[in-house]
Amino acid sequence: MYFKIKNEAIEALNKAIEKMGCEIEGEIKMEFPPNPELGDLASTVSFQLAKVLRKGPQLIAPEVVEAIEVPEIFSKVEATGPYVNFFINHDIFAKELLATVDEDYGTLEAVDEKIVLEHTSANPNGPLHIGHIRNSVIGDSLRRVLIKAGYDVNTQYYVNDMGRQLAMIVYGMEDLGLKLEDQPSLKIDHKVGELYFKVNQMLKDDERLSEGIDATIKQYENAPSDLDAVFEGAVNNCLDGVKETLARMNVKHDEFIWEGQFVRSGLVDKITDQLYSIGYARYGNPKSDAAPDVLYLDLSEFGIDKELVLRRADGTSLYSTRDIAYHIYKCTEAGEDGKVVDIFGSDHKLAAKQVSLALEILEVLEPNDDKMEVIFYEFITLPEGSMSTRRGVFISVDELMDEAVKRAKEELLTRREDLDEETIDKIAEEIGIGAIRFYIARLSPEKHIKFIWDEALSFERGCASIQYAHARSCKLLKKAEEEAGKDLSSLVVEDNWSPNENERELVKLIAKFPSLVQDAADARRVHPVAQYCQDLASAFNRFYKAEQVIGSDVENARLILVDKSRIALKNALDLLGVAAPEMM
RNA sequence: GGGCCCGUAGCCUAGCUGGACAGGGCGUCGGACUUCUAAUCCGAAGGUCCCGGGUUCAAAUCCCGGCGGGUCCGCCA
Repeated sequence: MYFKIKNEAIEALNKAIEKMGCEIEGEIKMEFPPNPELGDLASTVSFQLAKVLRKGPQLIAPEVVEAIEVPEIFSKVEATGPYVNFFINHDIFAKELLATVDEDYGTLEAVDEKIVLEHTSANPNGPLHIGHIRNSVIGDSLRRVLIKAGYDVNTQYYVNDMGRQLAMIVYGMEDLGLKLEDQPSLKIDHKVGELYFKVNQMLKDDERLSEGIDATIKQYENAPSDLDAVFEGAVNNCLDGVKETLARMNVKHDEFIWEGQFVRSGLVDKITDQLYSIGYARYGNPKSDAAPDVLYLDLSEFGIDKELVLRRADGTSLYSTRDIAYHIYKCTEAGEDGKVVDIFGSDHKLAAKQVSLALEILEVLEPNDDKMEVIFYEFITLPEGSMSTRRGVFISVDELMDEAVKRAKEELLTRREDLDEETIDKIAEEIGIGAIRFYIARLSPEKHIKFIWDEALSFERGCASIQYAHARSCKLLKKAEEEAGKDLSSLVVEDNWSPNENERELVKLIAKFPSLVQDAADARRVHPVAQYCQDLASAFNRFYKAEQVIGSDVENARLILVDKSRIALKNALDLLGVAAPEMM
């Protein structure tokens, strides 16, 4: 609906410009005026025309208004300074808009473009901690936004089964006598993390152990061997725990791709050979001639002076080598018109650049290709410093969720003495998890986050107030059905309904939702969705407080408005992976 | 040392492809519960948009130079 009126405004502007005998370059853009007194849509064509007509935009705006034929959906068009402001005819607009909102509201037309989205991909050497979860929240929210915007999205978790970390865990179990079942935690991924921590401690005391780890890596890479099952078991153990955590956070992946497969399939050998024969990869040792030869990639002609080592002296591959192979795999999966989108911590910036350059050299990507997109986010750190699985310093996502749900339950118990334990627990879970997802999703990814418990788990005015607005709408609708005997599906807006200020604002926000989906998907940014949720909830609460619904003389119109608000709220929260409870 | 990111009221933050008085939220202060749930609403105070130059009719936004914080520059991932 918003797209429709926007297009009508643009069309009217184009005709007016033509009538004035002018032409402008590019498309006309519409924006939202800062307050309702200035209308509902604004155009900045005057600025564009100013160059052509060579006079001030504030002189041009009235001329445009003079020439324009006002479409029916608008009540008037006015010039304010250099702006051309469109005022919506709310009587017509509100009715038309509400008629377009169904349960699926906001879903855009399917686009013929596949997106392979990789996110989280934490090493299976311990539980997910609150640093990892930023990746998951951004990635999963983006997945939801892209699907809503009509893309065919395939979401992948890249499993680092071949890394040194994993080899350390396997070595610890096979050669150092450590056992998972001896670890104190209850959850399996936590046990893996504890074992990993111990191996690190032992390694610190006796550096000679690293030879054994090297041998373990080599043996696994030269599979098959007896060790394969141990590796797989260790990875799966950890992954089971991680998957449990992700499921509780409402994070979904379509596939788990093990990096080992790219070594086994020969793809890693193939690309290192190619890079060597093309000439960018060479044998030698960039550090010192005396050191043993490695295979390294020289990217100096692309302005990167740091060599990228592709193979260790013992011939084994590195994370980067396998990651190049994985990206080729993803590019193939995405197909010709598809995109590969990665969510990485900003510490991966150089690595990502190196991968994309390697892909250019291999002619998988064109120079400056936009097929591969990387979304970087800055770290979440603790007040005392950064987290580390290796040092055993981190707050796990499991702890965070438990604490969030516990706090939500305490709050709920003071409000709802009437509900049974099971219902309370269910709602507390939805509020607690929602608080975490919202806390992370609302910030733009390039902002550092210093983790403070009370900030992360604030229920006042945070996500809970949005969920509360949704619960209110449900309660009200239920009451209308049960006590007033209303059938929501067959309501018709009263002829005499002319939306007041509160109703207009609510209608306008509901109308914006599809364009929000479009913008968020285009920009690959999810935090505007969080702001939208808050704005919508706020508009709903204001309306709810000020206007009587049941029993008013425009009861049907208001019930419909409540119902459509409910849908918009629910669908917007869903983009963030936040549940919309029907009672709180 | 070099690259990249961030710096907006006491606190968190949006805006950053230049344009209408810099939007929200927390906290503070003052109001509103016999009404469809007050996890709500109404109102108020609070800003050198880090600093200094420059470009422009117009700069939080672009350019240059500083300052402060983060991060990368591993035969780790």
